[in-house]
Amino acid sequence: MNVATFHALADPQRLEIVELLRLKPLTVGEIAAQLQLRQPQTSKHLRVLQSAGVIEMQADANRRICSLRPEAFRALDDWLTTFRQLWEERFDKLDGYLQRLQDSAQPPDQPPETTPPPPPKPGDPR
Amino acid sequence: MNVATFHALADPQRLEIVELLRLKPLTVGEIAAQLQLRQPQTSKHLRVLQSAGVIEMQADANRRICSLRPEAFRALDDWLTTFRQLWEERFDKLDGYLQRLQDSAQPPDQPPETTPPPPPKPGDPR
DNA sequence: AAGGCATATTCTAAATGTGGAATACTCTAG
DNA sequence: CTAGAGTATTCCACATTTAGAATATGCCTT
Repeated sequence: MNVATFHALADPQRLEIVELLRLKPLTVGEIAAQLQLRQPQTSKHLRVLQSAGVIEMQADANRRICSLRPEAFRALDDWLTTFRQLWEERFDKLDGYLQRLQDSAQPPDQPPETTPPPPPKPGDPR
Repeated sequence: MNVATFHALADPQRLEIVELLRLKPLTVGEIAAQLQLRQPQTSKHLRVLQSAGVIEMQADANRRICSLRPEAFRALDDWLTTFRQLWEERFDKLDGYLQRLQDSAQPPDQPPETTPPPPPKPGDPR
């Protein structure tokens, strides 16, 4: 996962910009107006978001239309997936269970069993 | 979505810590050793992660066992969900979610300036 | 070409974040 | 109580970031 993505989103105003663009693409001026930001500041924030690959800007005459880049959010989602077992362990196992069930049309010999043995004590010398 | 979460993850070493803890909870010293960090620096990074709610620390004698907080990642996932339409075709259950989100995302504390997205009106008196 | 609009860049000062080193705190063992 | 391990805090120097103001650049219309 790219740190730049998190850094780009780690600013209140940039986060607002992103959430605003979720609705639809906007020009720099529209973003500045909606969020009550000054134009130069808005441009700077957009540059950071663009460098991080969070948004892209398409030229239209003398304006720039800003829109979100799906890739950035997909990457975030993929990264999050590697943590998903933190809160979906049961579903994860169940999912695998159902997957194999569908695949072979035969229940595996090991039912979905929650196996959460507490962290083993790191030994106790002496 | 909380900016603090993004800020906490917007540092290379903190991101490494988080990805390390994905495997299993570790003590401060173990984290420092694995990532070749100095202990004070590690403590500082952990404090940021804890303040952001990304990790939690459980006291065990004079050591602290650090582990990821599922809530933080679930919140991230929920937030990401509001962008999921960017790259997914189907909006099954997502549809209602987005609807309510848009509905409550704009509190009526704005004067008659709430002109969201309609096309630019050609006629503009004054 | 001139004027006007939309956007980008530069400069500066203030604020914030980071690593290093030294040190303080806390718990356990004896 | 003393020693030591594990962790937290403080102070300082340095780099990065940010807002603001002024200004520059690019594009369209007349």
